[in-house]
Parts: sequence; structure tokens; C-alpha cells
Amino acid sequence: MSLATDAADQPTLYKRIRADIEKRILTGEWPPGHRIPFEHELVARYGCSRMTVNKALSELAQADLIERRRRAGSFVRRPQHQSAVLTIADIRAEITALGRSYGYELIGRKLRAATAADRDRLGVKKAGKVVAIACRHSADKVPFAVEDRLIDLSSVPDAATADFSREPPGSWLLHHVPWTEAEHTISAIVADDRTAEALDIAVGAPCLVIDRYTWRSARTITAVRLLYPGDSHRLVARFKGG
Amino acid sequence: MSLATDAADQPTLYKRIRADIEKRILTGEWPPGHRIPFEHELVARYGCSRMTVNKALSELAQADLIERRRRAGSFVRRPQHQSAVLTIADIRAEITALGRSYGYELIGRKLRAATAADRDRLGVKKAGKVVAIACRHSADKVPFAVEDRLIDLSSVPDAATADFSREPPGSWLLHHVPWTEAEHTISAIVADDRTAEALDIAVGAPCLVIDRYTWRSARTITAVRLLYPGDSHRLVARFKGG
DNA sequence: TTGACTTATATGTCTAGACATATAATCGTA
DNA sequence: TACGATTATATGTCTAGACATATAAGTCAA
Repeated sequence: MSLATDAADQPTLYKRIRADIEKRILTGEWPPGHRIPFEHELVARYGCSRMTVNKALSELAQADLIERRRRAGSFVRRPQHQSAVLTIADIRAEITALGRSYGYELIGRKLRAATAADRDRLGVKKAGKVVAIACRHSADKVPFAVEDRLIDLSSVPDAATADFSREPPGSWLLHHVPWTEAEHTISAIVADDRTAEALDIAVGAPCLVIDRYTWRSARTITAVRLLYPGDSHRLVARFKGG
Repeated sequence: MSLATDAADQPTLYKRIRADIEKRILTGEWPPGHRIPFEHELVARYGCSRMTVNKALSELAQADLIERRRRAGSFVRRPQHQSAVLTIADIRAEITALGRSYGYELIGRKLRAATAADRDRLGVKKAGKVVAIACRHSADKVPFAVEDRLIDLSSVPDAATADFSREPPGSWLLHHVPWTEAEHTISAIVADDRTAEALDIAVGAPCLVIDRYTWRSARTITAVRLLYPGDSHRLVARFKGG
């Protein structure tokens, strides 16, 4: 995993400056707290204008690799928390990306006025109607995950008439509701009877749970719970620093 | 976007431009695929130089909110994957941040020549010595997580003499090994006898597992497995887009 | 219709300045 | 010694230009 390519093939100057500094930080040559050269020193070293080094340093600051302090200089940040970037793909995309055949099966779909439990789950005080969907995703005919979803129809009216018997609701929403925000909660449970049957695992086997709550500009869109067989599925997250 | 209502309290112009555009994207006013105004149009609208709008647009591109194409313009990106930022804090920091009292207990520490299993776990072909550590973290006297760690002494020689009876190895490493990279794998298991006893839960209860593999510039540092009671602990990840 | 060539244009990068602003360091005073 | 005022300075933002470059779109010939 080449973290910094050779300086010579870097296309532009500011990218080369950024890569040079990033390399020194990541290899530990410049440890946390180290003051990196002043802008005017880098200007002299690279023979360019201040705007060019400023752009390089600004990007490093945006990436939280350095901290810039007026009058004091720029310092390598001490990574106090481990911020991992976790990619939770659309399940269909995830499975096909693995080169396996994707299978989808709608277990149940109900359109109803929101119950108290529904409102609680969606985090709204009063809601009109909701769609509740249960479905199963499989890879190479083997159960991959079961999904239990609630969609707020006051935010996504089209979901009332959408055909979820062939298209998974996650994919449908991805194409019909642009730019949502979401919060994920990851936990573990053991399979109860229904879950065990749906995932074709033993009762009492471990399951990885992802609860996702999605909204757009303060409007609730959907709440979904995904259950994966805990011993087969893996969520991988990578991060830099810390 | 109110260009007439000149907000004197707005921090800076380029940040205002960025915020204006970001808002339109996030509210869905400008959906994915929408071409946002050309730089020269924004220059006219805001009455500033091109470098200023360029800085705003560059930051939006860096945040993956827009895509910039030469000659064609800048377009709102379609969020194809759900990239969540998952913060996995140092456990001590995590517990104290919750306002609970942190407790730490070293269960075992062994310095040994790396076995085949150790080498496999660390992903190295030949290693000299390693330290194996087992410890337990608790919050308000209640078991919070158990940790099973391997440190490669050829990368971190100081770990051989570090006193892990009082300081958790995670915290120690955080202060002694700067700027690592890591990969996390999240899964679920059910507690076996030893785990159940260490976490004070029932045998067969669900556990959330985080395996973290850490390196710095191609050198393996440590491999650690953290076990959390699955029904109590939650990993929260937030993301924008998708 | 298709492919090759040309042109127009939006973004990418860069310059050599400018003034603003926060703040570390210094100095002066009580 | 402690504290308040002053000064120096590194970063933050911005300008009005410049040339480079990728590429969408148009042009023309086979």
C-alpha cells in the first residue's frame, strides 16, 4: 500500500509538497507535536509562492494530520482518537462485488398507520403512514442478511407504491432519496427462532446487528435493522493515525 | 442563497459559498447529477475572484460532495456507497467520556519468542520476540471489555519493559508509537466459558468483537482482539450521503 | 455514418503581491 | 513577582491576473 509515491512523478508542486510532509509524518520522522517548517521556509525550499505551500498545508490540516496555529506555526497532530472509515455498501453491490450471485426475497410488506412502536423507532412524534418491510438477501443461494425496515411515508410518499418484490428497499431508496444522513449502531445478539430460520443458522448462534437510522434535513426517512450471521460476515474498517 | 443579505457575522466568504452550496445539495434542492454554477458564474454572483470560489469548490470536491470535470463543470455526486466514519476511542477515554469510573486489570503478560500462531496473527514471516497481554477494562466496576493483544517487539522494543500492570497497553502504545495505520474487522461471537467469566455474562451470550491490526510504514506493530458484551455495548457511526 | 482533426471552454495550478487577525513574546509597570 | 500593554510574526483570506490541460462540441473528410 504505497502511501507516498516518488516525488518526481507527482503531477503538481503542491501535491508533491503535501506528499513529502505526509510521508515524514506517517513514517514517524516528524512525530506528534513536531513543528513543521514555516510557510516561508517551505517557500524558500521549494522555490514557489506562499499560496502553493498554503494549499498543501491546508489540505493536511483538513485531513487532521496537522494543526495550524497562528503566530506559532504548524504542528503534527497527536491522534487522540481512532477514526476509522467504515464502508457499509448497499448489500446487492457488496455481494456482486465479491463475485457472488445476489439473491433477494421479500418476506413481508405492510402499509399501516404508524403505531407507537413505529413512531418510537423512527424518532418522530406523530407520523401518518409507514411501510414495514421484511426481506432477505442471499449470496450464492446462501442467506447473507435479513432486513427489517420501516419507511416514513410522509417523507417518502413514493415508497407506498414502489414494488419491493423485486428491488430491495435499500437500493430503491438509494436511487429515490438523494443525500441523506445516517447513524449506524453496531451490536451483537444471538439468533432467536425466527432469525435462525431466516438466516439458516442455529438458534443461539451469534449475529452481527447494524441498526441504521436515516434522515434528510431533519426529516426521518427510514430505520432499518440488518442481521448478519456473526461468524461469517465481517465489517472491515481502515484508518490512518492513532 | 442570500447574496443581498450580507451576513457580517459570517466567518469568511469562501466558507459562506461552500456552506451555501452544501446546503442546497444536502436538502436535495440540487440532486445528484445536477450541474452547479460555473466558477465564473459564482464569481459574478458573489462578486469575488475566481480563487475564492475555487477554494470553496475544491473543498466540496475533497469531501466527495461534488465531482469536478474539466470543460464540463462541477456536478453533485451520486453517493454510491455509504461511507461511515466510525470512531473507536481509546477505551479509557471512552469510559471516562461517559462519566463513568475507569477500571483496569492486567490478567496476564508473557514475553516469548513468536510462535507460528503469533506470526500468523501478526502477519509477519519471521519475528523475534513478542509480548502477549490479556487484560480487562471496566466501567463503574462492571466489566466493559476484555482485551487480548500481541505486540511485535522488533517494531516496539520498549514494550518489553513497559509496565502494563497499571497502564493499558492501548494507551501506552498510543503515546509511544506515533501515526500508525490500522485495519478493523468487526464480527460477533457467543461467549465461551473463559469469555463469559471475564465479562461476567452468561455462557452463550452475544459478544461484539473488534479485531484491530496495526502497522506503521509496512512494519507490524500490534494485533488486538477486543470483546464487548454484545447487548450492552454499541458502536456508533455517522455518515453523510448515501 | 464514422473517424480524425480543430476549437472553445471550464477547471487546475500558480504567482506576487495585499491586508486581516490571532497570539507568542517582549517590555514596562505596579 | 505578577500583570497589563505593546509588538512581532505566522497563518487566514483574498485579488487580478497568467498559462496549462483535459475534454465537450463542432467541423470536415472518407
